[in-house]
Amino acid sequence: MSTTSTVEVTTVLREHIMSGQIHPGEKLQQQRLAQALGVSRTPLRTALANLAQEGLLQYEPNRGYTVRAFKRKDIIDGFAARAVLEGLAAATVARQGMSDDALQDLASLLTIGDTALAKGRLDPDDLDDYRTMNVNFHQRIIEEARNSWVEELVRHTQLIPFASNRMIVWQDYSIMVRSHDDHHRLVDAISRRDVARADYLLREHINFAGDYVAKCIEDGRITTGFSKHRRNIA
Amino acid sequence: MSTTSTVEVTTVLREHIMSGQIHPGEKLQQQRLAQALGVSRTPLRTALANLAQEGLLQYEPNRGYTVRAFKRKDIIDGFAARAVLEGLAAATVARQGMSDDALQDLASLLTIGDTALAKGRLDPDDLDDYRTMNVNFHQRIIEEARNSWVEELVRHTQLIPFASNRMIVWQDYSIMVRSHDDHHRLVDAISRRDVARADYLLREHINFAGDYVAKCIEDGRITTGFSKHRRNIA
DNA sequence: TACCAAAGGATTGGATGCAATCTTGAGATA
DNA sequence: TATCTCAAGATTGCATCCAATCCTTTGGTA
Repeated sequence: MSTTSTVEVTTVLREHIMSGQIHPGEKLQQQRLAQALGVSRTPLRTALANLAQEGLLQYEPNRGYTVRAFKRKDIIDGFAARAVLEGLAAATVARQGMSDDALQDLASLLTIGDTALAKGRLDPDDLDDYRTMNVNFHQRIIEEARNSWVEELVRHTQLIPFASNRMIVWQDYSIMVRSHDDHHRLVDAISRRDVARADYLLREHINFAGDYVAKCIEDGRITTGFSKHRRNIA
Repeated sequence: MSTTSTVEVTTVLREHIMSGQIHPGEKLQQQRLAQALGVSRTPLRTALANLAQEGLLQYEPNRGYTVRAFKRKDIIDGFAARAVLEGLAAATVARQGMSDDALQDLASLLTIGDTALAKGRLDPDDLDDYRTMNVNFHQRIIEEARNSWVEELVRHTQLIPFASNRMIVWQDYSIMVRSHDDHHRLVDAISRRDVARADYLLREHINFAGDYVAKCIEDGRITTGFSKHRRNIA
């Protein structure tokens, strides 16, 4: 396993920012951070530059890097962009037709979701399974579309602390059931090569998720780093 | 005007890559490049990291940076992604309603286009005006949507050598007339708050541009750096 | 001939020192 | 008191040096 300390530092820092261990708005001092991470300033500076380019940090020449504080609107807007991009992916897959591999993968992901929801109520033990399934489901469709830009751009929209697929989790059983039903319908639509329905099913699916997250922010169940409470995910 | 040599080097290198002065696939040697640019390897390496993050360079640990060679499909896919994103922007503006400023700006951009096309034939002297107008027109609509992600993601899709709005130019008068007619219809649709038509007018507008560029690549009028001829824009 | 191994040079990655810029705070002035 | 000035400390940016990794080439072996 050959890697460089720059990429390790980049990964670690990204994780710290995404999880909120480093707070939005915080200034990152190179000397201090480098020492804390056990490297010199050189690889750290490269990592900072990378994360700034990813949009997680803000950079001002001669003044250094600060953690970007996403506003509520940034998060909503991210979902809107993701919705049309993933809609494009679904439409593309429907038009091209799915490979057998993809169909099989999606079918087994659907089953995992069905199983997690089978109890008729929300069991916290099943949440991790469901969330992982959800991430993989969306990822699998994007991969199958084989549009490198959609892949890249969607990954980019996921780089928002507390708003990525990996962090967000439904907190209401009935919403999860409906959401997973969307997954079933989506696979059906794609299988039938129904481009239009595949497109709008996935767009609606993600737009609704955006509305839900917006509501959570409103209620204070999620904070973006700027609201007064300064709490993380409830 | 305070800036750092890192950002200057980044800008210069980006320009060199976008314009094809540095060829796709080419390996970038740090020592040599730094000397050529008159800086040390430190700011150069930061610039290289930035450009790699932007997608213009490919990086392999311990092996350095090479200029990314976009394949034909990458370019087509870029237009597909841009189409849905700009469609979202147009739809958003139509839904929100345009500010007076925006309406005025767009109207005067339309006039510039009308003027450039008024001769009834294609005058090379007017091409620059038209191209600039076209870039500003699209940019203005995106700005007016005020969705930071769309802005950012579209900028990203434009970072393809020879395929950005700034480089591409129609070479057929009748196509330009039709394309500019799209602009007129788009402003009309947005003014009437017709979300659906604004959306699909801009999508079609860009998808067609993508088809056109694809055809140009096919004909060898544009090369992506991988085709045998290794020519630039004709 | 084809393949493998090791040594030497070449290239990239990281640490350190110094210069340039910014920030802070004490003192002066209105 | 509020504001401005400027100097000292702090922080970032850049150049250089050394270490780690890669690449090439030469020689050997099956």
